[in-house]
Amino acid sequence: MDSSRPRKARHHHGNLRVVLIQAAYDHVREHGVDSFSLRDATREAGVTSAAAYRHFARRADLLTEVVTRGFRELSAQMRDRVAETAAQGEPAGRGVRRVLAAGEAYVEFARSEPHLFSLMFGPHGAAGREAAGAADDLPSASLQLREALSEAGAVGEPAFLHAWGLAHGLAGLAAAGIADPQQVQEALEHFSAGV
Amino acid sequence: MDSSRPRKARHHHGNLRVVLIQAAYDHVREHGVDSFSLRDATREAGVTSAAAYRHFARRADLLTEVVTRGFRELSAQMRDRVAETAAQGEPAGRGVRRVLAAGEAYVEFARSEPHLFSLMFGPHGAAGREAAGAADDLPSASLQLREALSEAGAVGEPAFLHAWGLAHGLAGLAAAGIADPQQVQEALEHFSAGV
DNA sequence: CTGGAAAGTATGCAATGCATACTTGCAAGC
DNA sequence: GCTTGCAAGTATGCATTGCATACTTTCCAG
Repeated sequence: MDSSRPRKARHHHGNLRVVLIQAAYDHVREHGVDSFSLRDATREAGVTSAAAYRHFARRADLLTEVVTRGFRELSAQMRDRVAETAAQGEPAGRGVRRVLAAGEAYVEFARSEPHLFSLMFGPHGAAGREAAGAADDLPSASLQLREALSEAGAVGEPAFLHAWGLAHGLAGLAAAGIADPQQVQEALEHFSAGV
Repeated sequence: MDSSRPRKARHHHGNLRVVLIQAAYDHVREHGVDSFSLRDATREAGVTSAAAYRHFARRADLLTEVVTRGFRELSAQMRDRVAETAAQGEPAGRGVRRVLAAGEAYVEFARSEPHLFSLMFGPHGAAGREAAGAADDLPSASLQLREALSEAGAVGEPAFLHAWGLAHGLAGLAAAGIADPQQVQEALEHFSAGV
């Protein structure tokens, strides 16, 4: 009887690495980095805290993975949002609308995931950004903006950084609760009117 | 002899509150918040760790004070920088130059104090921003921008938030090491050319 | 079948934030 | 000039955390 032993705690979890990343990602999204603890995460996964160190040398390395995932998510959301508006509208203003769409997606990501956003661009995020850069996730995010801008006819680094800086800044102010969505939207439109 | 007893550890420090704030401020500037510990700070001040709790209910409350100080410093630097360029140049472009000056000061602050900057606008900083707002420090910082903009002829919330968002975003990108000073400067000029 | 590496466990250490109970000394009132 | 009350310290302890080291179990390759 009981040929399969589902209740018997297996010594080999077999999936711990991805489970821990998922747990960290979820916790950061909901409560921020600071309160995330390896011990809690491993406890919830049903293993000892030391088991985590078979997969990550330090706590920070696990968080690096979270940051990378965050960038993947951000670029995906920008891509989707830009794609939505790519086919709409008259050809004339199409580029501007794409710029606006990319900026809106960027800001909206920051507002809906303030903890994740501040981890991604905070001091902790440095290693994660490098990893995301190597994996084409961060470039992919900024590429959405760059392509939209060039379609709108605005080319060159200054114009690009102007747009990125604005999106990033409004995102930060929105995530911090300093600016409200309405104001941010108006500021974005004020910008894209000049593109 | 030895009527004054400078070597005898006085039970009443008498100055602990400001000493702790200073220590926290310095540590954050140099090494960031995460590695700041109350125990270290009190040890360095020559008192027991529990003594800190006579002045701050929680560690976070001490950090709130640091954030407030940060905003005071930021607004002072912006004010100075704007004042420098206020009298120069021809009347025609004076307003634009002030906008540029305010933006530059903002970005430069973030670059020279990345840890402090990210504390000020990070999740930790929320309480500190409220305190700074109540003490007129945060409003004073944003006021520099607002006045410069109105002198340049750009009025209205969208224009203001456009400028603030851009300054804030470039500051964040610069502090994170994503954009370099040269690029940031060009982006700022690209913006002020359109004001 | 078997041996060795991969993935876990057990245990311990130093540091931290914070709580509680006791002590010291400055300053205000008589 | 006492004394006495209260603010500002001390002493001590607890739970939690990240991380280290040494041992054990399971899987899988030969």
